[in-house]
Parts: sequence; C-alpha cells; structure tokens
Amino acid sequence: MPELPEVENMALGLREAILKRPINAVEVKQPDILAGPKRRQWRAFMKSLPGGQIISITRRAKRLIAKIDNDCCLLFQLGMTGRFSLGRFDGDDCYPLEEKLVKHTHFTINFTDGLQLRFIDPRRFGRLWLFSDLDPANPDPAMESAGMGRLGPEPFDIKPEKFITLLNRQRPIKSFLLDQNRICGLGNIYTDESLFAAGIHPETLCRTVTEEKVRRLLKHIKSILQQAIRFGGTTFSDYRNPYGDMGQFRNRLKVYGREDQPCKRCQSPIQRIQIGGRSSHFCPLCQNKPTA
DNA sequence: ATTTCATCCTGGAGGC
DNA sequence: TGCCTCCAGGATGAAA
Repeated sequence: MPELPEVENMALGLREAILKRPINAVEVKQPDILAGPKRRQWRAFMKSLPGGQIISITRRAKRLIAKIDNDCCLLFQLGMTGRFSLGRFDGDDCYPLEEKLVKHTHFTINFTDGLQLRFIDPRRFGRLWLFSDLDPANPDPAMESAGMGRLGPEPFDIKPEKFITLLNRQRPIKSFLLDQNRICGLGNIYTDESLFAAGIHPETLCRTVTEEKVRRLLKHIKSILQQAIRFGGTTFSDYRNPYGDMGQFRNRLKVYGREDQPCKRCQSPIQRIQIGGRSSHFCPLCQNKPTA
C-alpha cells in the first residue's frame, strides 16, 4: 500500500531523523528480505558500515534509497506492508512499536547514540537491495536486477504531450496506470482516485480517451499526489510514517474503499469491479462506461 | 514488444 | 470460541 505519497513521507521523516548520524551496526533478522548481491557482499558491506553515515535519502517510484558514505546504497522496496519505525535499541523507546510488529522487524540500523531504525514488513513482500554507487555512468548491475532501469517516469516529470504518446495503447487505463514500467508511483488507491477526478471509467481503453481528458487526468494525478503528500499519505490499515503517525488522506478519498457508499459528487453507490486481477472503485455515473 | 496472470505472504474478516 | 476459507495488493517472471 505504500504508494508515492507514503514513500515520500517516509523519506521526509527519515531525512530529519537519521541523516549524518554515525552508524554502530546493522542487524539482519530475516535474511529472506535481502535481494540482489550475494551473501558475502552483504557481509562485506556490513563489516564496512560501523562509523559510516547515511548521506542522502531519496525516493524513486515507490522505492526508497539510502546512500551511505562508504559508496553503497540501500534500496528498500516496500511491497505491501513494508515500513520504517524509529526507536531506541537501548530501551526507553521514543516511538514504541506495537508488540505484534516486533516479530516482523527484519532489518535494523543501530546508531551510536542509541537511535534505531527498524524495517518492518508483516507480509514480507518487501525487499532490500544493496548496490555500489561509484560511477553513475556505469551503474551497478544489482540496480538492473532490482528493475530500476525499467521504471517509467515520475508522474511530476511527465509533460502532457508525453503522456498522450504514452497512452496510445490498447489496454484498460486502470492497468496502464498501475504499470510501474509506464508511469511509476501510482498504486491502487491513487489510480482509482485520479480516474474518478478525471471522470474516466477504469475499463476505458487508453487510446480511446480523448486528448482533453488525458490532459485532465495528468493534472489530477499530479494534484492528488501532491495533496496526499501534504496530508501525510493514506493509512488504510498498515501504513505509518517512521514516527508511527497515520496518514490523514483517507477521509478525503472519493472512491477507494468506498464500495456501496454514496458518491460524494452525485450520491450513486460507488461500485467495485476487478480489472486485471485488481479491484477498481468507481462511480458508475460520474465515470461513464466506455462504449464498445 | 506488449500485456495478462499466477505467485509470493500474513492478518483480518466472515461463515458456520 | 475456534476453525476454515477467502481476500487485500506490489512486483515479478512466465505465458499468451
């Protein structure tokens, strides 16, 4: 469920808390989350870590990248339920973690002053990659295996003309928007919300959407993501920021998770259907069913 | 080349 | 209360 706005908020929170703080050690509690390079590279990495520090934290798509001053990067792929929690390994937790989450803490970074960053992921769809960051012109193959090269553009970087070109395909627009290799960052919540805002039925085939509506859709995608970032993201069940706070965008959702409830614009009941194996929430009146 | 689909995983919900 | 089944969805890799 972490989509672009949630990951952006995680990055924000982590930047405030852990940048430039000397690292004591990292602990891997659940090795299955480690992806990418071989075990011995991980071992070497962990050996080189004490005394190092994180020098930048950035977001790409729904992934978070922590750059460390030993020329390595950690790439967190959060999957469904991956998140971070700040605390202290010396007891006296500042942001106490629910007891049931303790066993889902798979990776921690302990800082010399006692602060601890925990990576938590009950459903374990999340992955942690390691790659070296020596030469930008010659990227680490581990980045490729993490699928970074295939990712589509960031929504905020897309120009309307580009978006029109991208949409020239025979495929339901819902599936297109979820496809991270076409446009990245959107998940089930924000695709449904964007399509509602633009008045487009999720089953509409991309290339049948009028140019005017494509432009409108792009504007709504950007503004909804922006608003969701401002409100701290959406918490449905699992998402929390690193301090344990819920996102506040949930009560501004118009369609996602509102099956059978009245449309906020026209009062007709919101419907839910499956498209490409994913549920899609929409208003049957505000989002006209495509003719075909 | 492009798109669809099963798969991974756990907790929570609903049925009986 | 307990047991069972089903469902949620991000990303992947195989199949169509």
